[in-house]
Amino acid sequence: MIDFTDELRLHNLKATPQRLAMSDAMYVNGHINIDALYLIMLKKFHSISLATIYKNINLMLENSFIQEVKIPQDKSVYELSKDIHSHLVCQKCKEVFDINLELETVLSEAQQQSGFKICKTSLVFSGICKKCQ
Amino acid sequence: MIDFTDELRLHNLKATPQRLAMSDAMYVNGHINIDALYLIMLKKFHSISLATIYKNINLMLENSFIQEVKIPQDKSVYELSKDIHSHLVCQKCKEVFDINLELETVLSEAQQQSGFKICKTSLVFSGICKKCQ
DNA sequence: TTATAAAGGATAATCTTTATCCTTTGTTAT
DNA sequence: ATAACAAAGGATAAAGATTATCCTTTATAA
Ligand SMILES: [Mn+2]
Ligand SMILES: [Mn+2]
Ligand SMILES: [Zn+2]
Ligand SMILES: [Zn+2]
Repeated sequence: MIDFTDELRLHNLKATPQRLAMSDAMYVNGHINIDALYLIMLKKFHSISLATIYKNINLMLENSFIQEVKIPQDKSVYELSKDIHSHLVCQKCKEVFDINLELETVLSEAQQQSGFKICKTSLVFSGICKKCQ
Repeated sequence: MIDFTDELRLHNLKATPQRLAMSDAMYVNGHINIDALYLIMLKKFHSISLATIYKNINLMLENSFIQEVKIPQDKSVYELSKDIHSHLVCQKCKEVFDINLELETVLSEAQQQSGFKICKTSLVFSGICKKCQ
């Protein structure tokens, strides 16, 4: 059970017990959606308000402590900020995996073709994971 | 003003005036969200119900007549189904652009690393478009 | 034409997310 | 350690988004 007190403060977020537990849940689960997170939090905080979950998710996003990943035909999941990476989502078990891919070639090709100044890449593959096939 | 009657029927969708207008709106605008689509539809159908928009969007998605594109930190947009492609979204003017990119190298690398059977790729770049910079 | 399943409109119901208000608490400075 | 205070939590209302229901209308095929 890692202590996220300093990490939260680095992102200008008070280190409340609720936020520490949310951080831990994301650390343990990797990628988690609002409903699953709420269920986990209820085990530790019998009377936590769903509003607290939403308020903290939004503040953590604004302060870049966490990132949102939009999943095709499913709910968004959230994860602790880390080095830039891409995602794989299994259509069967719904699990989301990280993957590091070399995208510089594709990115510069996209900038060249379009004239865009690109500052963010969101790449999500959908399929069937190793266990599920 | 293209006639989408046959195209709708090919996807097992009755060609109603409302659906033809929705198809046309997506054809003309390229990528459009629910609210913008509703506003456009209201001009042609003074008393169209928002429920009709939702019901048709969902049926069109189920029958693969249209596709949903999830936009980071923004609402989803919808577009007529066409050849597989990637997207660029301008963070300033919010416009969404199509782009064709060679992703086979990245895709096979992802499959190899992860052991996934990948059947869908969703790639969205965010940045500033040519006009806005 | 006619028959009929499906679609549209109106509206209620059901999520989902945010706002409000008051109490509690984490943090900083004594 | 204590006090001060802005910020956070909980309860709940409000607002927003999406879906369900019910009845009328219509697109399609016989
Ligand atoms: Mn991730
Ligand atoms: Mn497109
Ligand atoms: Zn799986
Ligand atoms: Zn722009």
